[in-house]
Amino acid sequence: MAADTASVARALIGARLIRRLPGWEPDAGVALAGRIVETEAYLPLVDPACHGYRGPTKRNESIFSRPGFAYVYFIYGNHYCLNVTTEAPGIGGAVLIRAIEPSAGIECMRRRRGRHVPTAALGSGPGNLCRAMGIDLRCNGADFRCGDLVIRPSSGEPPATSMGPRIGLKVAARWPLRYFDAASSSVSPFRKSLTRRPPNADG
DNA sequence: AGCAAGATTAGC
DNA sequence: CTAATCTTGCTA
Repeated sequence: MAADTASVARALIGARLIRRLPGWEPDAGVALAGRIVETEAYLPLVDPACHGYRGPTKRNESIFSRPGFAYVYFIYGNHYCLNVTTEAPGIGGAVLIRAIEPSAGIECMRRRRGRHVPTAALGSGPGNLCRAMGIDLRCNGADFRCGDLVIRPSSGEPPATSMGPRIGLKVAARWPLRYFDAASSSVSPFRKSLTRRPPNADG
């Protein structure tokens, strides 16, 4: 997981995100999982859209920790967003997980998100996937290699990955640092437009 | 102490 | 396209 941030964002497509619901949650102990199908890179030092760009604060502290840990923040009064840290201690950089395709614990996710939400939509969007998996500030700083929030690198063939501009930013939005699996129905159609292949992508 | 902005989402 | 919703961080 220690590699440059854009590479990590790309490599995370197809990886498995596994969440073991902790004791205080409904359905405690149940394992939820999904395949990561959309990510965004937030680069160290040079990226004005990265939360680390203006230096450490109480809120963004964990983005400066070290590679492979969770940086979770609360936004717009309603939503949590989950990031994977990517850079050496003291350097702020991370990958935002924007969408997963649910693969286990689907009924638990539906209970959290809403009775009539289609499976493909359960983990579509950074706030939605956190809601579906019970991820909040208590996950901030968690180690992705062990514990209740784990990422398992994809085994087997890497999926076809596309790239495009980032979403929802006022600065540096056009940097092509969003990666996604265009074949996944958990990535909404408008996010699939304006895409190119990543420089080293195969089919 | 006040204020503006924000890596979003659901609903018209 | 717009409102909702509230925490954080900056400015005075």
